[in-house]
Amino acid sequence: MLTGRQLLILQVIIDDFIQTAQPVGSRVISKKEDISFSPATIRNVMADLEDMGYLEKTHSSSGRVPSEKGYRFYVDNLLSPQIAPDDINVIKHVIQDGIFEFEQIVQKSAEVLSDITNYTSIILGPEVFETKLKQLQIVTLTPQTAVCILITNTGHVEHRAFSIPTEMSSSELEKMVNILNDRLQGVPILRLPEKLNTEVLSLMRMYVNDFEKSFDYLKAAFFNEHPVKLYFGGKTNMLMQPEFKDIDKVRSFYTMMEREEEIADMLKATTDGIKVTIGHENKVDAIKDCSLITATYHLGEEQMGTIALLGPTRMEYKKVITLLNALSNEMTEALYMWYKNND
Amino acid sequence: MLTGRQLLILQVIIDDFIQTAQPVGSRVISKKEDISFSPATIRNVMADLEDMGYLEKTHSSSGRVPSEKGYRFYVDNLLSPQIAPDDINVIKHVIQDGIFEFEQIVQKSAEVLSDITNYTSIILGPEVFETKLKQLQIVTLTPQTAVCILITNTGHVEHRAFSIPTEMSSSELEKMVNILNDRLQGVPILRLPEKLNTEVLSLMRMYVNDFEKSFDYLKAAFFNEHPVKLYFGGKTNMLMQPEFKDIDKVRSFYTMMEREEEIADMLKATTDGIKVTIGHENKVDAIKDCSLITATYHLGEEQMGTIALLGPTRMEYKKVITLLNALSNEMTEALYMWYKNND
DNA sequence: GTTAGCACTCTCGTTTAACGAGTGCTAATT
DNA sequence: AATTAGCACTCGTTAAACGAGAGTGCTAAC
Repeated sequence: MLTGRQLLILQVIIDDFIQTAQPVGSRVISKKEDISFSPATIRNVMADLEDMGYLEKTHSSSGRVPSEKGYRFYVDNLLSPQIAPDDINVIKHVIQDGIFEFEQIVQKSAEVLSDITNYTSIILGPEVFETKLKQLQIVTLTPQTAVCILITNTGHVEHRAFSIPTEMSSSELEKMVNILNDRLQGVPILRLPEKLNTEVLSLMRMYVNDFEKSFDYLKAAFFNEHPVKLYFGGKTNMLMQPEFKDIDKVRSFYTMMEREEEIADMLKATTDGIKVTIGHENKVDAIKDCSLITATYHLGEEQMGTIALLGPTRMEYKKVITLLNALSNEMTEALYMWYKNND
Repeated sequence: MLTGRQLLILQVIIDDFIQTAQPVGSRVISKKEDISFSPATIRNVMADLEDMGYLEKTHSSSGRVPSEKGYRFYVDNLLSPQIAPDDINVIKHVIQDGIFEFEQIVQKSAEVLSDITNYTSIILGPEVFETKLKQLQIVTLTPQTAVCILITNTGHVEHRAFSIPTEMSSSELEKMVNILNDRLQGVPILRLPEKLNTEVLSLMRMYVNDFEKSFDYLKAAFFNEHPVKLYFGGKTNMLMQPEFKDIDKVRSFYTMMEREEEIADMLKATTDGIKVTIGHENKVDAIKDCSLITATYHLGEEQMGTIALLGPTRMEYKKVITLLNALSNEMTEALYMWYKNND
């Protein structure tokens, strides 16, 4: 257990380091407003904190730097949740300002988030799977090719072109679309393949001649790959951080940022609420000296997606957590508004 | 005018430097297979080439490095166009391998191009304006909101959600869509706004009650912003180039890469055929030590888009030019196939 | 318990020296 | 007359040496 003085000094050190990125020495601390001890006293305290593992030295006679354990303690115990500042109004404004598509909201949110914080933001888009099919349309481009369009109740549109088997007439095609719409409207996207195989398959076999080949095309076109959508903001912000001054780190960081599946998996694994993952707590090597802060957004009880901020371990945790909290709420609300309208 | 020997040595120097990224000295050259002069002779020639501005020294007693003028001469006169290697088969394969959407072809091309070359590729998507409207659909999500979907003859799909004026009934909406489709099918996207204002406006006023407000919505939804699409490949490849070892260059480079309009303008300005822009020939500051190689792809006589490769001035011009040539042809052909089918 | 004082440690920037790669010039060679 | 060998010279790179500065840990005094 830490004494009050230890807590105070730990907090001051971390706050200072977060701002300056420089090891902080006893002299600097003694000059702070709310500190009334001499440098020597502070040195003693710092030595204790180091023994306990909350602080580190970069070399034997340098100032102290927070260890990961220190950061962990800091976010767990030393963060007085503060009422968020103007930034939250900015967020509100962006989210509600005459945007009609959820995708746009998400993209804008990612941008705003990175602009405000100067870190890199990643948002895991709302799971398409959870949304329901509103309508399915096939538009023929030529006798051989057509584009299939799938509209969800959220206003999301997916499309894929495919080629029509030569044996199939256009009336046949139309019949097929009708059956599909009749049977599949309102079905969650996630269930589509299953539903397609059970109910619809037999029906089609009955009414549509030679449907099988085009059916395959359709299935291949839509259900093979359903990549989760990631929205990024401020990808270059990391370059501005002093901890990324050497090129090798930059390389490995950006190489990682291109492995979207990996990132998506990481974000999917997040549980409810705000979660802070510091340094080596991260499983991914390339961000072992970064912190990842995630929050989720919801529809009702159900978790729909994840918002994340990625920065150096020396992050402005207080600001960022408040902000993420706010954004999470705003997005949840925006999502709710959507679904209220679009059942 | 350069003598044969000067030509030979200039070529060898540039070739070597392109490979090693190190200033090349007289000794190294004398060791090359097709060189039969002593280092001293070569030094004399190099001094001449330097006087003429084709070579530079990084400092007074270093080996020589090609100047921009040197590179310019190299690409203009020293590049024996060579038959392309296996890479071209890779390209062919990627482009023709069961892809049905032109966008996909473009995206894949960008990726392949950067993978093969280890540079950054940028492709300016086919101008949406040139394509024609195939069909227009409006799907209502709720009584208040709908999503408008626009399908072009190329299989390209655009969509935008908008809100329905409360006064408008669904039958009214349907009537509107019918009129729009009736009048606008086959019209080039570029002409839509104009056509909308002339022919369709009066017609709508006649048949649809209270159409004006939703008309505004529609127009706003579709025709405000029509950003040109850029496709990137290998954005991180630049980090691997030794000339990008200092972080400031990296910063300014990636900051530039985010200004998509600027890049688009740059690529739009390209004329027909392959064009090489070396170093300071580039207007954009952040790539004053890069070379940009562009090629165009076509539909019939008409230029549709631009393929570009961005790398350090020390680029493998020969390989890259051959490759870009091939890709340009492949894309033109693919585009032609598209349009042949999708008039 | 706190603090002043001091010796000690380590980094950082500067200086110095040695080394090596490469040049330019001159004189000898072909 | 062209080519080349030889040599002095230049400059970047690396390593070692050094002083200054920041900060610590410890001891002794308050």
